[in-house]
Amino acid sequence: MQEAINALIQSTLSRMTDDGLFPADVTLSFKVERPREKEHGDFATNAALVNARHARMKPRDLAEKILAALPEHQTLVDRWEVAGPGFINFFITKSRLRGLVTEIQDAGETYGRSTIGAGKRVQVEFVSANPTGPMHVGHGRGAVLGDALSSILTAAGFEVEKEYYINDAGAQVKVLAHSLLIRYRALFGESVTIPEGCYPGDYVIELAEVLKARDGDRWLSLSAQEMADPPDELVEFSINAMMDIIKGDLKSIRIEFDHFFSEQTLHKEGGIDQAVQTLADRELVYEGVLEPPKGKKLDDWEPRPQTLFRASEHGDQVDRPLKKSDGSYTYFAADIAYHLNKAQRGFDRLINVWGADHGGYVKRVQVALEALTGKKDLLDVKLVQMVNLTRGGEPVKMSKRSGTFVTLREVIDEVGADPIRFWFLTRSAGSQLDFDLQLAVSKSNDNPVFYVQYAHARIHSVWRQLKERGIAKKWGSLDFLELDAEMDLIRMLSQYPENVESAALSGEPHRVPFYLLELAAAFHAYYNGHRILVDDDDVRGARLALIDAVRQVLYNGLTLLGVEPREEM
RNA sequence: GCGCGGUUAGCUCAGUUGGAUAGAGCGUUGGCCUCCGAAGCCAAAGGUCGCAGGUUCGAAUCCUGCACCGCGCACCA
Repeated sequence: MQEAINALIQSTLSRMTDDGLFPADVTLSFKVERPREKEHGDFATNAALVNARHARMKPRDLAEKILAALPEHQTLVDRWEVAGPGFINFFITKSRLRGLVTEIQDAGETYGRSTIGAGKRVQVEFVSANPTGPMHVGHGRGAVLGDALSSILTAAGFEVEKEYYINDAGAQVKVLAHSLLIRYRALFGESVTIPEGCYPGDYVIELAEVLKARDGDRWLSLSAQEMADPPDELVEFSINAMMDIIKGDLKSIRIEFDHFFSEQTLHKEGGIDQAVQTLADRELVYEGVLEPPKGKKLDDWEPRPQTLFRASEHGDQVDRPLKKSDGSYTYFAADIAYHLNKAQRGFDRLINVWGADHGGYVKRVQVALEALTGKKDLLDVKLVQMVNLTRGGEPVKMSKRSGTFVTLREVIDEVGADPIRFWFLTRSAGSQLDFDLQLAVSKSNDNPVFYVQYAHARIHSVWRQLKERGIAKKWGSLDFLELDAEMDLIRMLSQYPENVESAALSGEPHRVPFYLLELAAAFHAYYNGHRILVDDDDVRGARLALIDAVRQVLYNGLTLLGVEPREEM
């Protein structure tokens, strides 16, 4: 509908240009949008406002002229008018609106999908939590966001690959293996103390149990020295066992990845050497000493000669180290290599979902990637702000299981995946998020996921009612949809594809849950005000078709978000 | 000190990329079940869109400055 009106105005304007109303050399811009106020029609254009100066007329006068020049279009537009400072409002015919119900029913699960992505390849990297502990709630937000964004992009016609980057190279994974070995000894009855720097969480015991079950007492003879610097086999084991836990956490919140990428492979296969060499070839690498940051107190600062990347020449604040003073690569060097690797895999676009605490990292990676590939804006980073977890308003911080933050698993066990997913997605990534455990399980309007699921369940309840009464579930002629409330509901339905599309293009999944809340509200209002199962076969048949279309859109939207479209509450 | 994010109703948050009288939920007040699920609906009250300038037909939205809150700021990951 929107496209049709767009085309209508476009052709009218160009005809007016031919008639000499506008100078031939100016391009006439305008927008067709949905007015906020219902009284302003289904669509409105600002064509007269924007182009008034080209015609050297007052906006309203130009609007009248455009209106007069618009062709008859009675199947689509019922009436149009000039309003306000010079808007032209369009009112869609009832018959066109009714037709949408059938369109939705015919499209089924494909309603809301589009081809706007044109098959472009997008990689979304998210979670990428270190394999040294279970996922905590903060990871969960990024996880849900990345997952929903991927689904939305897919629905919009992009070809999406979801990837998890495993930081499995560095000292931290040795520490994990060390921690595991200590718990391992404890399993054999030894009394142990957990050394400073090791991971204290209870999950390490789970890992140790897996090792014991596999290898028995095989590792008991390791010396303290060997435990602190465990053999590769044990480090590998620790990482894999930890990743199994993380994958389990992800699964419990309905997330699966297409690909896991190991940082180790970059070290082993020379990817980092290559990336750094490429930068060096472009004369962006030098040996130097960084200045201490201003305004931040650093007691133990000492100048150190390092291999540096000239990030500051490309808009970063300072140059960034590629190698530590002992000559080994920094995490940053590996990350450059990783992103170069992504670029070489031929993606048209890269999206990273990162926690806000990594915000200071964005620029340097973008700068490095641009230096390596020559492509600007290849990498888009979505920063997800912090999650404040509360229970009944009181802050919840500690977890026995992880030793630090509350784990995602604990929260899922307590409230379930649906409330978490929906709640996390109903906030824009840029704002901090409060999540209350008590609220998440409440079955009321406080808890938006129930509100939407309830609307969906209510429709299924009508189906059940049909069965009970022995009435056939048959759609009737839509001509019997007459009420304003019914037209309003159809208008809501018509907006679903636009919302998916704009969520995809803007990278803002929260638009979809907000839309679903509005649709659910429109449905609840209709349902409360009007009976579906009336005696009149015609009216009943039409209304059944209407709510079936509503059901379909609720189903599609919830599924898109990874939230279960429940048929009963 | 610098960078990023935020500031909209008592609270939690949207605001269609610059449009018309700024919205929703909760909370408050008052209504609606002999009838398909009241886990719902209807109505009312509630606003200096952090502050001050600027850009233009038009600003919560864009620009500049300021204030406050969060995150980050040399070898960690």
